[in-house]
Amino acid sequence: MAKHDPDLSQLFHALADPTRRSILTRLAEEPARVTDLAAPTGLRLPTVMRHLSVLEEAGLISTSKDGRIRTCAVVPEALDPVRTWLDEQRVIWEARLDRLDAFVMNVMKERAE
Amino acid sequence: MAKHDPDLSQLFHALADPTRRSILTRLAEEPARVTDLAAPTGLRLPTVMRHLSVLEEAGLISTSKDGRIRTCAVVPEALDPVRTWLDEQRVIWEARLDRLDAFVMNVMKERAE
DNA sequence: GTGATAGTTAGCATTATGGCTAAGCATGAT
DNA sequence: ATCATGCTTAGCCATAATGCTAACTATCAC
Repeated sequence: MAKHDPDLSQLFHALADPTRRSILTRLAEEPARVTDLAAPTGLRLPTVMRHLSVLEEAGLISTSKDGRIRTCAVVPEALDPVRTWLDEQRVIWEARLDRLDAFVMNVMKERAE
Repeated sequence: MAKHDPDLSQLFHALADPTRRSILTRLAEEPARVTDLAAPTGLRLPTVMRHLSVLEEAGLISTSKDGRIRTCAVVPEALDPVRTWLDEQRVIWEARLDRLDAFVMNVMKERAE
């Protein structure tokens, strides 16, 4: 009931931080270097590095180093498990709504009798 | 780029815990009492209570007390901001893909000349 | 009223998170 | 060779998160 989607926890956790979400949004526009990502956050480099590694470990971004410059880019399909989970939730919920509907209809029918 | 959606952080954080997700999934089937929610988790009541208040503060569930029994139920529209954020990300990403596409097409056209 | 049941509150221990500084290590430019 | 740049590592601090136990309150059933 918990163990079989460890990455979902990791994903949600990575997304739970506004700084990380803003980095993601920025990277969705175009790949960027670590320093450029750090600038708008007002945070120090090591702090941003940590955010980046959280994002990378969650699979949300990929990075590569060329010379002394590390370039980061989003991994768009990384959000798929999140979407899938949300959709599953919706399906279950709607099934429940349907049952509720049926229940209400039943009650109304009984009342009418 | 961070302050104006505090609930998004709260939502993602609430969803980042497997126990809380399993509670949500269970509640999506049908409303339940605190004790019934606690049972399958193997956790103590106070611990589960804390998870429930995290979920409630994030707006993901609502609870009400009747006599000594507290009943919890999901709030389905609570996930909407999450969906919206995901969709926005996808839009930005796709715009970027389109630009990349245009770029590639351009290069190919130039080569052909 | 006694006792079981359902939840709540208080407080504690452990670990994780998010920020920092200081110092280190490559690489690129001169 | 020297220096600036860009990233990295190590280590510290404060706070928040997750679990627990123990004790307490409020209801319901007899």
